[in-house]
This record gives sequence, structure tokens and C-alpha cells, in this order.
Amino acid sequence: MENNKPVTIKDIARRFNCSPSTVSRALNDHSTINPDTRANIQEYAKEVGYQRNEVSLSLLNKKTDTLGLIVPTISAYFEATVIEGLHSVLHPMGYTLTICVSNESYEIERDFIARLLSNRVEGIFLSIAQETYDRGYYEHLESVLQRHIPLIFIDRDFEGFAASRAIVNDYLGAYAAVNHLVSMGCRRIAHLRGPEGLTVSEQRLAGYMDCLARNGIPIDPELIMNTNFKVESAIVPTQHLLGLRERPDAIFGANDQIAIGAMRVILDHHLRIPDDIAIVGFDNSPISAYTYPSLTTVARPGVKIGMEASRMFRSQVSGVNPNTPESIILPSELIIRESSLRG
Amino acid sequence: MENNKPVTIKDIARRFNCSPSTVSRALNDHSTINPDTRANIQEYAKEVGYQRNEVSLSLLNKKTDTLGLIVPTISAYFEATVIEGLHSVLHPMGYTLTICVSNESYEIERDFIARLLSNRVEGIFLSIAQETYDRGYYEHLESVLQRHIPLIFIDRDFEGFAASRAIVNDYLGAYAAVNHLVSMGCRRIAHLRGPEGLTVSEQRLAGYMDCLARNGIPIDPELIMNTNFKVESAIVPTQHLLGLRERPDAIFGANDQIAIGAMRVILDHHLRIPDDIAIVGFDNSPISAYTYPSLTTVARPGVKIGMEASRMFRSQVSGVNPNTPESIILPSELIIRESSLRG
DNA sequence: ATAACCATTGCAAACGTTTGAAAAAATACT
DNA sequence: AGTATTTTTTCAAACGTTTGCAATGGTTAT
Repeated sequence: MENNKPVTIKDIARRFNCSPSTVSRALNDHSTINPDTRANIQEYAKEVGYQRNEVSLSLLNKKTDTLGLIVPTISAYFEATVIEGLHSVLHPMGYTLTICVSNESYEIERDFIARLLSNRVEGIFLSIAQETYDRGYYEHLESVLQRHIPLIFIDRDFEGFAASRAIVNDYLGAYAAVNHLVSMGCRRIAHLRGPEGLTVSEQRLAGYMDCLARNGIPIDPELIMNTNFKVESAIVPTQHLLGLRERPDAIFGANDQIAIGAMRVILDHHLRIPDDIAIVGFDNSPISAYTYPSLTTVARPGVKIGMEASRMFRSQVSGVNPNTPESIILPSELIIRESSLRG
Repeated sequence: MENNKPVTIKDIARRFNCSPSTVSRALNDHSTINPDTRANIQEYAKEVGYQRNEVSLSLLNKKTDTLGLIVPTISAYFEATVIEGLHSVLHPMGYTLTICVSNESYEIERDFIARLLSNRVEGIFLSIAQETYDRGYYEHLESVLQRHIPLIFIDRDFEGFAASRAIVNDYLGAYAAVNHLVSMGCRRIAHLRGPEGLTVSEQRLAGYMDCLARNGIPIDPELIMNTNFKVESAIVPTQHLLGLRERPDAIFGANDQIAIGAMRVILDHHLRIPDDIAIVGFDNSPISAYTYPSLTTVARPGVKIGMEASRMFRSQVSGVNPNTPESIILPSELIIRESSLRG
């Protein structure tokens, strides 16, 4: 029969015929405890594998050292880099990150928020779900602010809601991408856009439209088609674009997956990339450099976003700017590769 | 001045001039509490946004309803699907999943294990880090078993360690992949293998070698090269393979990323896929169906793995098989696409 | 011998919640 | 009215840890 239940400070105290306080102080190296006692207790504790019950400490100190992260999905490359960025700052600070995947569902997101609050996390990083955005629900977020728990939007942003945000300048990225296509001589530039309502989608669309306008190119609604960011959702729209009387000479995909899906359809039609149709994606996913042809794309600084979000959290709890929401919009960077490089 | 600190049961008790126990029971709908009192308290609680402090409950009941998941990386498609599978079972059961990313580092993995134990998680799903495997360290895992906390290996397996495991039959998947190449007439089949020591790498290598042997094809060590699973690590090895006096007529990549990197190099050499060189990957990542040419690959049932792992956890805590480690090895499925389909 | 001091240890409260048992209050029955 | 019964509420302990303060014991200086 082995030791099933974790050994507590009381167990150790009983073993040494002393009080729990003595054990506690011994384990914490208090100088007021007799060095011999201290050594004995520490040795014994190590021997039996004592491990502090952080739950009780959380209760006592009202500090859980835990932060919540809610993301709509975890499979996208960008999310992974954001997590990396968050982690690189928060792990050394002793915080544990509880990662929750909302799967774009409002229901699940709300449930996670409630659980995180009940578990007394000290901050929440949130990339809101599509559904939440669509429905415009935000009561579950109010409850976070009401508790004065730092809430930091990452990537996706709930406009008009008084919380901090660390997001990427998708607008300028999209603008640069389209501008590059224009400079390559493209005039009929299509856009396979992301889901409606999402800030990232809208910003990229806006950058696309403004850039066209600035270059005196009329916006043709026929050239703007919907996708859900997944590769397969690019297939039918691209086929449709290729079937138009006036075929586009470039496609700006809302992300790399979409761009890759579009490329595939184009190659199936025996058209050349970039000569017949140029392609630009968004995200600079690792694979984009090795597709055939390699994909011009817009790099988003995911790691930096994560680090900035962590910084915001820190500044909120350190009380420099207790409740003042901060905003940071990091630039994205156009990376030109074969799929758009003409001539 | 708003209510900064979360409202407690005691606060409510004070407000109603009653004891905390009454409030507790009222909130939990005990029939022994006067219906009027109950209604009043519940209404007031909702009004002030009372939310149970789960930390105190965890301490009291020694139940945290939290499970830990440690993965080496989060950016791979397979990991995302495993998480989805775990989530689909555990979320409805009321468990919260704390996801930790070890980044292939033993140090970080060990630290996470310690934190999870200190935070009294009720189970740990672990896909061990490369470094842990290499060094053969497992004391941090002993401490988990010693506490009788269910430990379930997913995907990557620590052979010979007495814990449950839910893994994929990579061996048979690799065997089927290579067999398919053979049946397509390939005789000089190269393998871009995964990191040494990792079970998944070794199993795929073994499947490759056994299949060749069974087909009477001699194993040429020159045709087996190392990668780290990342797309860029496939480039130099593939270039090397193409420069051999006797070029391979097929390449079996340890995962889709590797295969895609290889494809790129092959296309750059103006060789045809699959006619000059056939390609097979591993993972069936979403993009593999849309590369050009589309990639033959081996699908791993990530969602199923997650669900099976959850089931194992459940069977361990429900006490049917308290401490008996279970093993399940799910089959993988060859998905034949253009990159290997000859003539 | 006695006060003063120091080193070491113990007590008790606190964090928020639940729960068995006891107490109190209200109602029913004779 | 007095007792039995039922309804409703409170008490106290428990979960594991920390910490201010008090207490103990011992040593030193007067």
C-alpha cells in the first residue's frame, strides 16, 4: 500500500511532533527556525515527495498565478506563435496559462469565461469567437471588467469595448499586398475574403478596397468572394472567379490556406502563376515559403503580439495604469515570393 | 467606486442577517431552506454577480476538475485534432484542460509537471518532449504515478513506462505507405526520417525498413536522412538525395511538412512528381489535399486519439481498472493522391 | 538570584465553501 | 396548554497553508 494521498504539512508536523507553523517556516527557510530542525524537516519533506498545495495558497492569498487564454482555434499557425510569445514572457514570471479553445462558438466562449472567473484567474487573453462577434454579445465580457480582471484582446478585436488590445495592422498589410499586385501590373484583382464580421477579415477587405481606390481601380463586387479561412473553402469561389467573363489577373487570399487553395484551382486550369494570375496570401505560415510556386504573403508578428499582450497585462496589474485600456497595433510585413513576382 | 473584490457567500449572509450555511444551501437549492429565503438569496446573488469560488471548493473537496495536457508543440495539425478530441469528451464532463507547451524541452516539461501536481490536477495527458526522450529522464513522471494520478501518453510514447497510452500505429501506416510506393513500381525509395529517438520517428522508420525487406529491396543507408519535422529541414537532405549517383525514385517523408519541402526541391530540379519521383507524407494535414500535386499521405486519427485518451482517464478514475495501464494503438489510413499515383 | 534578552516554537485566525448534527422556531396534534 | 412533529436555521469543523503575536525555554549580564 503506497501513499495515495499527497502528504501535507500536517503529516510532517505529526511526524516531528511539532506544529504545522514550524514545518511551514522550516520549508520556507525562515531564519527563526532552528537550523537542525530546518534541515531535518526539509530532508524528510524531500524524501516523502512533499509538494506544496497551491490550491490552499491560492485561497489564502487570493492569488492563483493563473491566466486564461481563449482562442477560437488552435490549428492555425498564427495562434501557435501568439501562444509562444505569451509563454515566453509569462512562464518566467511564474504564471500558468490555461488555454481554452472556443471553436468559434459563443456558448463555449461564455462558458470558459465563467469557469476562468470561478477559478479566479488573474487575467484573460481573448481572441473572440466569430459567433460572439456576429451576435454582438458582450455581457460575458462585462463580467470580467466588473471584477477588474485585466482583459486583453488579441488578434481579433471587439471594437468599441473598453479593454486593452494587441492586434496586427491587417489593414496596412492588406494594402501593401494589393499595392504590390498593382505594381506588378495587375488590374483585375480579386479578393477571397475571410468570414464576415471578424475584424481581421474586415480590415483586410478595407485595405484591399482602399488600395484599389487609391490606384484608380474600380471595385468590382463580383471579384470579392467569401471563405471561412479554411483551404477547402477557397475551391468553389476560385472556380467561380476563373469562370468569369473577365477573369481576374490576381487573387488576394485572406490567409495562406485560402491562397494555397486558390493556387491549386488555378494550376488545375493550366494557368500560370504569377503570369496569368498572381497570388498573395496572409500569415507567412512556414509552408508558404515552400509551395510551388512559393507564396507571396503578409507576415504577422504573432510572437510579438503575445509578448505585447503580456506586457499590457503586467502594466495593468502592476498598477502603473490600473484600468486604462491600452491599444497597440503592430505592423505586418509583406514578403514577396514567386507567386506574385512578374517579369 | 465599484465592487472590486468578488462577492462572497459571507457578504450575502451579512446582507440577509443569516449564516453562510443558509446562503450556501439556498444557492444550491436545498429543499430544507425556506422557499422565500431561497428565492431572495438567489435573486440577490444574481444581481450582484456572485460566482462560486471554485478554489475554495477545490481545497475542500480535493477535486479541482482540472486536467493537464503537455505537448511539445502546438502548431502541428495533429496536436490540434488531439486537443479537439480531448475537449469533446472532457468539456461536457465539466473538466477544464490546462494546456502546456513544452517546446521539446525537458526542463520545461518537468516544470509543468511539478506545477500541475502542485495545482492538484486530476490527470495528465502527456506527449513527451524530444529532449526527455533523448535523455531518458523519467523521475518527473514517477512522481505522477506515485501520487496515483492518471498519466496517459498520447501520440509519443515512453516505452517501458507503466502508464496508459493512446497512440497511432505509425508502423503499419508507414508500411502501407512504402508498400504503396513499391506497388507503383518504385524501387529506390528514400526516407526523410523524423528526429531520432522519438517513437513516432522510429516506428515510421521501422515500417519503411520492414516493408522494403519484405519486398526484397535492399536497404540503402544513403537513402535515409534526418529531419526535424519542419519543412525547411527537408531542403538540404532532399538536395543531397537528388545529387546521388543513383537518384531515388520515391521519397517517403516523415510528415507532410517534410514531404512538401521535398516536393519543392524536386520541382525546382525540373523533375516530375510522381513520374520521376513519387512522394508520400504523413498526417493528412488539411493542406495536403491541395498542394500541387496533391500529396499522398497517411491520416492519423487525432480526434479519436483524444477521445480514447479521455476514455482511459475516465476508466482510471471511475475505478473499474484503477491502476491498470491500458494501451490502445489506433490504425492509420493511407490516403492516395496525385503525388504517388503513377500511370 | 533576578531581570533582560534571544532563540525557538506554538496558537489562532484567515482564505470561501460545504455539510452533519444540533438548535431553534414554527406548526400540528391531543 | 403541553407535547410531538416538522420546518428552518445555525454551529462548528474541515480542506492546507501562512503569519502576527504570544509563549516557552535557555542564556547572559547584572
